[in-house]
Amino acid sequence: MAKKNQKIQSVKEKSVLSDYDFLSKLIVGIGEVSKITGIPQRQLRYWQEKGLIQTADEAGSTIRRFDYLEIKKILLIKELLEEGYTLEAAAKKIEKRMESINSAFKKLKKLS
DNA sequence: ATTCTTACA
DNA sequence: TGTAAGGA
Repeated sequence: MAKKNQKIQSVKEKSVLSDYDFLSKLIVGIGEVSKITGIPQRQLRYWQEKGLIQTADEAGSTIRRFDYLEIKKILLIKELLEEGYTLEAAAKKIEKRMESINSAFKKLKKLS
């Protein structure tokens, strides 16, 4: 019985670790992002041109790739737009939010 | 199969 | 903004 619990515990730990792993390595194309966020590709490209969202620029490729943080940003911007915000206003608000979140996690990262 | 740019409705 | 054309 003790052995069984041990096994369950290790599975739990692994799933937590791979969860983090998954999110930090997740990088998807514009098609997927569009599909999961509901934002048309046309608009995602437009936002990116305006510099409101970033793309993982891999050397020598014109193809846009979005990581976990950008997808999160996109979702946040989408919500604000639905609440009546201007694209610019939404972007500014998100920018500040991301800044404070990132600085908070940098502090935590130093402790590990 | 996917994404990219350009351009016109 | 949506969509179609034409190339990578």
